[in-house]
Amino acid sequence: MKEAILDAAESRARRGGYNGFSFRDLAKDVGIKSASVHYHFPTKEQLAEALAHRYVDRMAVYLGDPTKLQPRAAVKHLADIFIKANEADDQMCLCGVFAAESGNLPQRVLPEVVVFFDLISKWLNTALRPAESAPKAAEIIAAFEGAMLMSRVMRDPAILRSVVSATLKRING
Amino acid sequence: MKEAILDAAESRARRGGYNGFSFRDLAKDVGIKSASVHYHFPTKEQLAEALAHRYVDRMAVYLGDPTKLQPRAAVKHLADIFIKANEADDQMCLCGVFAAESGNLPQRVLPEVVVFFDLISKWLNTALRPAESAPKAAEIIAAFEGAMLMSRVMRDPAILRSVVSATLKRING
DNA sequence: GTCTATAATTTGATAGAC
DNA sequence: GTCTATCAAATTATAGAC
Repeated sequence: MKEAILDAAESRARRGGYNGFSFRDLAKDVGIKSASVHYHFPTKEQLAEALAHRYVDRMAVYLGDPTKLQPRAAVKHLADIFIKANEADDQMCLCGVFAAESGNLPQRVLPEVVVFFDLISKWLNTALRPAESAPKAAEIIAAFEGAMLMSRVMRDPAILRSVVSATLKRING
Repeated sequence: MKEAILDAAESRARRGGYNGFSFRDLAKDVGIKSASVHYHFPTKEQLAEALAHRYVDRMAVYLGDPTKLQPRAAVKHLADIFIKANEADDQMCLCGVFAAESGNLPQRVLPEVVVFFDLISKWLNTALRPAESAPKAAEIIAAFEGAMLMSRVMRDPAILRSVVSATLKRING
């Protein structure tokens, strides 16, 4: 049930942000009452913290060992998970949404978001084996985050795909 | 006073999103009561609509005639306004934030956000005089939006500057 | 235009029964 | 673990005086 609540929260947060869902929304989604949601997550801040933490963990598992991928394959691997969520469910990256709302996010959530971007940045920089000509990891991640934003609001999946494709062309190997 | 309310709303929205501020917040910011804010903007939806609309208008004026700028100068011109807001006040692009929250935005606001991205896209594509090798406008805008997101949350203005710099290097002329 | 006062609803959260 | 019941606070919004 704890996982089901997080699933519902993630789905809603990735569409409408942290302030875009309530305990009652989640309760309805999973078929219990809001008081029962509080049993699993006493406060909304704790829920969001757990949400971001799980997101980071899942991403770390998905990414895997960066030394086992060629640069282009690594960028493609990262892009694929974003494309999938974007096209299947109109979802942004959870931490991208939280970053957009960062000025109004509870204290304990923000550090998790920072950890997320640190994780991907280091993973990508390892995979890219930083060369003179290679784009920096942050540039690639920024392009993907912005592209998810735009693809969804413009209702045009081609934007994200186009950004991914253009990024891949810039990678050697 | 109407403008002062919009100023306060924009400042708050660009930091914490649409659901991140209340009429009482704005009232305190401008030194009146929340009931008086409702006199100027009957509903929050109308306020947000006016906010996005003003943002689009201001951007159109700022951008000016795209045929009078060389491609690189145009991209730099667009980037400058984002860099300024990002570094001076930790602000995202208003429409970038709204796009991130799009799943929870009132109906009449979303179209304004779409208009914003259409406006910049067309302006940029005109300025770039689309060549075989030129990046598409959407790719550049996406990179900037994502970079603002990351710069702020990572507390590192260098990210946005680095993305802008890398983007400029890809432009001919 | 701004105020006081207040309505109506939503929200995060708690107490206690089962 | 989940429920009913409820609370306190916040939020959007309105009515009517000045």
